[in-house]
Amino acid sequence: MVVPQQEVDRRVALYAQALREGGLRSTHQRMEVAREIAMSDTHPDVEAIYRAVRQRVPTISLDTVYRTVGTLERMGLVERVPICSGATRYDANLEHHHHFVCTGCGIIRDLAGAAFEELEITEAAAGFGRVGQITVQVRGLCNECCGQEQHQEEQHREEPS
Amino acid sequence: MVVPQQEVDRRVALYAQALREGGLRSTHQRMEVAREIAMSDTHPDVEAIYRAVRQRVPTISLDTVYRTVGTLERMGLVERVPICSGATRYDANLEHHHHFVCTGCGIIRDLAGAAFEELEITEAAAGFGRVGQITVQVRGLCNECCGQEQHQEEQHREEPS
DNA sequence: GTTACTGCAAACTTTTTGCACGACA
DNA sequence: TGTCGTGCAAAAAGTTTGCAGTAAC
Repeated sequence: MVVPQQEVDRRVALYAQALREGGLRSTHQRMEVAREIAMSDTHPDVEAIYRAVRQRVPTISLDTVYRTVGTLERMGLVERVPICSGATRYDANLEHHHHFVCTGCGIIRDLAGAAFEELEITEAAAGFGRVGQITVQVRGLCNECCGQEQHQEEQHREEPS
Repeated sequence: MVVPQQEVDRRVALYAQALREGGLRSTHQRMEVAREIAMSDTHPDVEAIYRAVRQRVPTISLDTVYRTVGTLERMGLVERVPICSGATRYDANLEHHHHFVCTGCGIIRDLAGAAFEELEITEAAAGFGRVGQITVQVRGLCNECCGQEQHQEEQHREEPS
């Protein structure tokens, strides 16, 4: 939740405009779901968006959230995060960037990505087809999980099995 | 299915050995599932593995395939492919490599990946935690889908709506 | 006033789990 | 022969869809 308020407002205004231009209605529910994704930098899944939005719109249903993220995705206003499995997670950051994925807790952080062109890879890919976007996924253990791991090791030394 | 027979045999032998060393039994079903993943370079999902193995072991059940790929994954013998959504897909190629993902048909091809070190990204990631593997995902339209797109455009010119 | 959108419920897909029988070591 | 693995079935998790009432334009 550290996306600057100004950026959140900019994104929400963009969503409203895009919906209007697409001949769709900018309903209360749609705008709250859109705002929730725009506010978050933790790449929430549909369930997390649902829980958060329900604080403000208690009557919203899970399928409306599904339909709304589907609509936003189809309009190119949010993107899916390419991860291994589990629930689909969404990203409102449309600037070209990369991801740090924690293999422990699954948290995904954005890596502000400069344009990336590893020629060797791009050339190899060109053999398979027309190259679009190139994203880098860095897998590793986040600082929190590293801390927990050390903690457990210390406990292990104190009471060995 | 263009993995060289020699490489397939090497992988299957490795799986059998790893199972034995892990105190697990190398059953008929497990070996056939393992062989199927080893043979394929199209990153099959569980359903595809099931269909293929059933040709040879008609009595195998889908949940055995799930359990087997789970076992192989836990032992580090196969890996999940990091994609956006849909069914989980598996990869027997443990060499460090990258992926070309077609946004049209979803086919995933391996990019024989030289060691990749984009310092800028690695440094940014180091702030989030301990960096493990770095993979690049190239999204684009594969040659087949490019061809179909052109074909459709030509038809459009012939009979415009 | 239309028409699209929402909420409910039910279906569908993918994956996991409990249990009894069968097969591996 | 003992124990692990398999097949069956049912359940769980994630997602989609049909329908009738509701709200946006």
